[in-house]
Amino acid sequence: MNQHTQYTKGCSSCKDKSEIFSCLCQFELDQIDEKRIEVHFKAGELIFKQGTPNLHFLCLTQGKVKTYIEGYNDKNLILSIVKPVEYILGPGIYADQMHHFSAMAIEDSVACLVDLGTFKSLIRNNADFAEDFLRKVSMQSIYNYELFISLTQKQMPGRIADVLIYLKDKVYESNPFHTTLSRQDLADLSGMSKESAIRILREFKDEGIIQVNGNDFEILNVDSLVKISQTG
Amino acid sequence: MNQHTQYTKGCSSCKDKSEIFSCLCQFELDQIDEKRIEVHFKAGELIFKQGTPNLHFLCLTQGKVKTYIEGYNDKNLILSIVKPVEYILGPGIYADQMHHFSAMAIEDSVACLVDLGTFKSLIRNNADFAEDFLRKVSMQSIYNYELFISLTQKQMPGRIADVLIYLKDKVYESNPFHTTLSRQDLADLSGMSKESAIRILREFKDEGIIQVNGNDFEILNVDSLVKISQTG
DNA sequence: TAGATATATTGATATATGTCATTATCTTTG
DNA sequence: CAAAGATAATGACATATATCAATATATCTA
Repeated sequence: MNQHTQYTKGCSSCKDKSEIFSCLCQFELDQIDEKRIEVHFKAGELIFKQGTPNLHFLCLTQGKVKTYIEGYNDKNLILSIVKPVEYILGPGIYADQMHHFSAMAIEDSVACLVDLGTFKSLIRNNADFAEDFLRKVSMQSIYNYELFISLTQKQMPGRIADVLIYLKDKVYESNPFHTTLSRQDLADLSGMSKESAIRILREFKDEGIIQVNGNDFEILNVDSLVKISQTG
Repeated sequence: MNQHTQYTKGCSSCKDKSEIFSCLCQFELDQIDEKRIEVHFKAGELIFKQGTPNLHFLCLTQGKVKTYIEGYNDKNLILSIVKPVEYILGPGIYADQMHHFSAMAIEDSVACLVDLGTFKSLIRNNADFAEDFLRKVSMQSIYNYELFISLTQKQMPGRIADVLIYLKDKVYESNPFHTTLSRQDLADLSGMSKESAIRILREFKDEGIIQVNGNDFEILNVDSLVKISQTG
């Protein structure tokens, strides 16, 4: 069986794991199931690229994905790290049908591609689903505002602190955590050069705030990190 | 008559000026009209403040308003300049019912405050309106991505160029344009200190790219400004 | 396993940008 | 109109951050 079109369970099983389908009835889930393609991505593989047509609504069921804006001079800005079960849905869907950021697997991942028409018709016909979606978009928007402040008003230690807290609380949800993100990725999350990111990590390490060993991180002094985040 | 509760025409007249009500029928417009309070703000007056409860959906019918995030150390980041007829609607509505940015009139302005319940029920019951709203939120989101890149990857000349182009094309829609924004506001739009903003403006002036006289701006060489915007 | 390639680390240096102090200009107000 | 207050402009200086170059370490591959 071709691994790129390998079908597993249905959307019902994802419903148990994720809240994003909670307000869909069995009929609606079947609708999605019907037009669904399951795709496997290896770590490092591009899932979709900024500037290309946005034809699917994408749902991540396994692995982790970074979404990032490709800016100038080959510099990227990572917007978020997505984990299962969460959808990856850009603003292009309701605007110009284009991708406005790129998505890349940072671990071996599995995603379901669903026809956009199905998604849009669900939004139109199920007010609960639409409201849930608006809630999700809103949360994302609030997070973006925090990101704005972090990136434009904090200096490097504050930004790295924010990234470490984000990884601990939102991405890996554990304290000693292992990441597959490179140092360049950490820099792209905090809007600085990789050399600067490395330097700040070393400072935190020297001050006993964190423990770093390759890609294994442990935050030893959370309070201190929160303080650094707040004082910029 | 108290100027703070002075009622004029109905929403129908706004419908003619703005696309945001285009998919509402007369009955729905009447629904809004019924729960609508028209408020006048003088230039410089705060319309709502970040951190306070978000209880209304606000529609600007006259004047201009800046929306801005209040960050650390009394530094603000201006998100957008809103002009009539456009609504000002934060993500708090579908999240925590809080304002996540502040809004201040930068010209004498008139805004309609509408009950949020009415707005939400329109979203639930009129799929076209919901889709239109999603379109609007999406456009905002796309603009935010551009803002991210401008603020985090461009240096000062590129950021000031972006602001000038934004004011010319999106806010005042004319080339010699007069603004009521202060130099501090221009700095808050481009994420830098007001001294730096002033310096860059002077450089542009010395290079013959713009003409500045107090708050009167004219972009003499648009191509040059676009180039500066793109090269960072 | 060795060589090759990518990634991480460190130091030296250049530069973009913020801060502070001072003066100039505009705006308000009694 | 003059005084006072706000806003704008400029220069000198400090510093955060990027860049470049060199080395170290890890990872892949033949």
